[in-house]
Amino acid sequence: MADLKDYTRLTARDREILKDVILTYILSAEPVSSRSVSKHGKLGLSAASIRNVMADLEEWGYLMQPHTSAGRVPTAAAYHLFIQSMMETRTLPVKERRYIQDNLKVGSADGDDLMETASHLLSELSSQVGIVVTPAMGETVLKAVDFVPVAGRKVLCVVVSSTGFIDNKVIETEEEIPREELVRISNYLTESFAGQTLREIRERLLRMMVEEKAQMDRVLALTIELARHGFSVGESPGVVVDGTSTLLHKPELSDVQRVRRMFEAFADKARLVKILNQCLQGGGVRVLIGEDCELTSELEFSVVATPYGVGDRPLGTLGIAGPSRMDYEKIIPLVCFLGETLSRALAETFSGDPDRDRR
Amino acid sequence: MADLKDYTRLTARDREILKDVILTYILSAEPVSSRSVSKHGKLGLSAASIRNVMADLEEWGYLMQPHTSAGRVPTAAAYHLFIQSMMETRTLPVKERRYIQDNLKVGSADGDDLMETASHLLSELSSQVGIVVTPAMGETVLKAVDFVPVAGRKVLCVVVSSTGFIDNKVIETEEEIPREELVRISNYLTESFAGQTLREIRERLLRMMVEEKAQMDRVLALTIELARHGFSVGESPGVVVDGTSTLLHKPELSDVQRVRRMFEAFADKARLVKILNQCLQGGGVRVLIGEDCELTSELEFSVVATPYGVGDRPLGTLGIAGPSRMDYEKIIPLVCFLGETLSRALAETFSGDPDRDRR
DNA sequence: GTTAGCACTCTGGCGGAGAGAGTGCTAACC
DNA sequence: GGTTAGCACTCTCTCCGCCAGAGTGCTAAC
Repeated sequence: MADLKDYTRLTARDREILKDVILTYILSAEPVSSRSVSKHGKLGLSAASIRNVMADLEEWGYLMQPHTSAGRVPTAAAYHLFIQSMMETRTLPVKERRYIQDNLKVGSADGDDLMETASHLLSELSSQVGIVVTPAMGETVLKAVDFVPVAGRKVLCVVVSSTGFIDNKVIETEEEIPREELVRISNYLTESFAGQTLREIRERLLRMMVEEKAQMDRVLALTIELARHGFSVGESPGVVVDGTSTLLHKPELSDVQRVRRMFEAFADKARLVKILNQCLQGGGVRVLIGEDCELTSELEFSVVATPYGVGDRPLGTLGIAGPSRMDYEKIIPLVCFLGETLSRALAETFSGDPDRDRR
Repeated sequence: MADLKDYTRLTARDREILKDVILTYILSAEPVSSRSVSKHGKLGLSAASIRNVMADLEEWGYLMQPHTSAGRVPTAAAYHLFIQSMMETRTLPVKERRYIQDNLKVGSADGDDLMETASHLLSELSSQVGIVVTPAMGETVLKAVDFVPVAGRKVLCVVVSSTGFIDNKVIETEEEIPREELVRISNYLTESFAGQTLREIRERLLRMMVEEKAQMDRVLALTIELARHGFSVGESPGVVVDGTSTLLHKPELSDVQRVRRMFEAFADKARLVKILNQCLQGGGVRVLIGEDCELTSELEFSVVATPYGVGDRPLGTLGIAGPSRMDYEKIIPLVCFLGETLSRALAETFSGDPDRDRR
């Protein structure tokens, strides 16, 4: 394959034909012939002329043939070009916007519910695999903490973040602590630490322990013990994957071998996080296609992802993954809108949000 | 196919040969020939003699041929017979017992963690799909309840069951309730209702509301409002499925069509619950093979399941599912042991359990 | 610059041949 | 009478050649 031709040097006709090939291929999943472009395209050229152009486009790296005498298939470069400068960025239909907003209502949902709903919406509306990278709990901002005695020395610790994430954790204390004392400790910790991230809190506690070691009374020692355990939650972000079974309907995955590699890829959460988080910087929707990264090229896959967060504080990424042949014109606005909606939902969750309608 | 021959009328040799066919088939996934039985079996008969017996076994409904001139494959009836009276019920190797016990330790895990771990263990140790039907929250026994103010009129309600299940729920109250009052209400509800199932509590609250409607003061009204919302949790049981991707390695699922039907079946949680709960009554391990039920016969599948619970109170079922050709000798003890271990873990969770070692 | 025409190439389906596996039956053997 | 060797038969699977169909590339004419 020759070097990629600078796309600005493509003539209007070249672009028109390339676009047609891409759109047709996205629909049909089969190599596109010159004849079909000639028939169905708008520029009334014969198949032979189209062929000339298509041969050029192949030479320039935008198309390829599975074999001689087959039609042509877009390359990753073609998709990139398409997305960057040929696509009509339709906005998402009102119906789908509504649907998303109705489902991502804050209501009585906690953060994890929202994550799952978002992942499911992504998958459902794109017919691809939906992926949401959830925030590492340690990076979330504390809203409230609460300790509940459950049995003997066991205490349930509930940590609530301002974005609606709730973490439960059972800890076992040195001695049995009476209920009233736990209440006092809960109040104290909530009042002192609300508004800071769990990581910051952990660090502050550590410093406190060192500095005040000498003059710590029993209650303070207890408090610190509880807090240390309670706040030591998930360093690493989680991943919510939904709709892997949509893959089984795609014609490009008709042999079990590929399906298997695919499923294995989606099971490797750590790797998914890494890839999705490439999209964290910069904001806006990013698209990885084929050769852009190790995983996607191995599997001939694409990833469309965008960060979400509260204010200018990024919390995670969400997006979809699937065979490179996907309806970018629809999916990009979808991912974009979902990112915005989820961000808004998280911001509202426990902000008091007085203007929300009563149910 | 003739009627199933009463299995007690099979001669020792018939049984020996049938057993050999089953064991070989479980290993190889390929129709078993008379020759291989003759060679590898212990009773030193020629292939021709074996053939005679195998023809009988086919006539009686224990074997079948995919086509003439293929070897033979066990039927569901054969598996049943095998399980019922030919299998050596090995106990689970100590190593695996240990592994299960180590992973199902109560420690700081809550009920849902245990469910997930159990499902994963089932899948991992059997190389089949692991399934756990979790208790409907309404059927669990209350250990403690706690309300935490999070923002404005929003209150987080935490319900803890004695078996370690924790349910979080955000509710929006009519008016803002001060923290101290929430604490008092939490204490009151925990003291009055601990030890009863959530369903019972809901019913009692309803009665209280009707009876005392007239003379209810503000606090009691608040309490009841909170309790009603807080205790109105999941009527229906959930399902935790793990290891569906192991299916992709099975030779019987080499075409995507079947894989798809399979995945669709495992996605239909309601149906799974229904099937698994057929195993609820009676206790002990139950095995459904092929024609035993609609789903398994459609997919040529088997289900090995057992109930778990605390005391004589069943809480749910757990088990594995996979192609009928599976290593029952190993899987049945596995499911059995996991049921026992999970039951024990749930019983210990918040019982105070003073004899457990410190971590 | 465009296009009709044609030779060329590659795929996919179909059918026949042949090997291989396994059976069922029969006749001989112990 | 049970057991087994031998053999014919059947069915699958694979390989191969053939052919139609689809699509291309090239050339020559418009």
